[in-house]
Amino acid sequence: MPNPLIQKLEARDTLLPGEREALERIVVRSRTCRFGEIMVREDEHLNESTLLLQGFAARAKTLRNGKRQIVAVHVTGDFVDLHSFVLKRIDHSIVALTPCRIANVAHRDLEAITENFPHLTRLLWLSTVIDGAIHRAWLAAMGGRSAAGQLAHFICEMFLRLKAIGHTDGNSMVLPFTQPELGDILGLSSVHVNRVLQGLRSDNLIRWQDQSITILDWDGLTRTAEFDPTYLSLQKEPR
Amino acid sequence: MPNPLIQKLEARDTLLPGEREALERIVVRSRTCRFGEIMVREDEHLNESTLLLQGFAARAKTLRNGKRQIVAVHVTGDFVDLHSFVLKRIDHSIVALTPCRIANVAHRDLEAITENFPHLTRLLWLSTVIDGAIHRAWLAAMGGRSAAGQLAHFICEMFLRLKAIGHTDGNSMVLPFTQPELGDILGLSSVHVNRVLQGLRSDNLIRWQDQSITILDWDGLTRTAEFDPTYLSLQKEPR
DNA sequence: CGACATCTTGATCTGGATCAAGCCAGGTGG
DNA sequence: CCACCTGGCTTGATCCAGATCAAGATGTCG
Repeated sequence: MPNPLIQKLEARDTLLPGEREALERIVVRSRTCRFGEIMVREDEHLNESTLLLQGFAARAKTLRNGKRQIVAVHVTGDFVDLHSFVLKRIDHSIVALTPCRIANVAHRDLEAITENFPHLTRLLWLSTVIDGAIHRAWLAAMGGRSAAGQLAHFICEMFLRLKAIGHTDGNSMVLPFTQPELGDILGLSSVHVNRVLQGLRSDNLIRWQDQSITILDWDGLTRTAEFDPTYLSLQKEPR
Repeated sequence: MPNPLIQKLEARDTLLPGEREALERIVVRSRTCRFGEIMVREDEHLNESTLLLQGFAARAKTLRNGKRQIVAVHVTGDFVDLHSFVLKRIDHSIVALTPCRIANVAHRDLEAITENFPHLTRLLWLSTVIDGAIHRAWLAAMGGRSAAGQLAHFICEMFLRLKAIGHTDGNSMVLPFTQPELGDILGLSSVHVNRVLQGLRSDNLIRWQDQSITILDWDGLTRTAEFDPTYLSLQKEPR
């Protein structure tokens, strides 16, 4: 089966000879995990990183009052905790939002890449930096936008990210999130998520039934979201 | 004068022979910029990164309604837009919150570091990843905490970051931010920042006069902030 | 079949926004 | 030197987006 990470990096720059093989070499053991399973626990000292081969996962922080804040959502091909390679200790846990297939990559092997493949190193670095850009987009959404704008922004983002890995079907995509989960992502209550969602539906911007979302009016949606896709770096550049 | 970046990296891992010199070699031209000056403009295509030698700077996004959201605050020694090295195009502008002294580092020179100094490359990578950890802490603060908790969290963070570079004096630090600026950082109105600040003062957690903040009760402050400093990675580790 | 979780709707409450005004300090120009 | 202006700080009054509480409807699974 193709390595979705390669596809993701190739979308940002062309891989040099040997880099593809180097990536394939380090992805060895893979395993599945169940919905809700915590793949990586907060504050653990890590010596491997997790590559998401299939499914949806989230990085979550839990507050003392029991509230859970999801700080990142990951899709097929994402290196969920590549940052732990240099961080060693992670500031959040990683939880499966659907059943997932994952591979563990030893930090020792990543270190070898930094020793031997500088260009590939820059591309891996890039993917952690894109995660940062997404964090910033969420910060701007939470700090400055209405709940509707925030939700619309999240939908736009997920659509482009899923499209980039070929997981969209025309204007539709599968987003397997419950409304309470959306609340944890957006920092809203599930009740309010429900009402805001109904607003987007009655404005004929989206259809959302079961877990299938259809975007009926991309322009309208991006307008209410104030969405500018530049931060996702979906362009090839020499890096 | 000492290079504050070296001090910052040394706090996270020990530099190998030659790395310090390599860093000093790439920091050549430096210049000052005025308060409010925009050092780097959003969406520009960049071929150099900005090292903050002195002063405070912010990364800011502006929304259509004119609201400004500050998504990161930087202090002396921070590589304000190191991420532009792999990103090439930046999703926010960078503005001086005080008069600053900055140095521009050519991406060509950074590329040379990734070719010749893998360990140093990992440390530079690390600093962009720590920026990401700070973004996540802010996300959790905005999504899950009250305004008072959020402000307390920001104060705790700034105190430790300034302490790490020797810019604190006992329990005091200079934070040259106006209340409207704090509003832009926290996603609150300046009026509300004022009231929340008064709350922290009347709880005897901090004193804040002019731009000098004294922390009167660190335990109490971290408790209202739910502050856990792990995310700042202020520990030496082999990376 | 019961148990459980999600979605939905309504009623009420509240944290923080907005609007408005007064106060003070520093900076400018006459 | 004063008159003025500007921007930040502070306080009060009002408003509203979103939280919370509560309950019913629907659906799924063992």
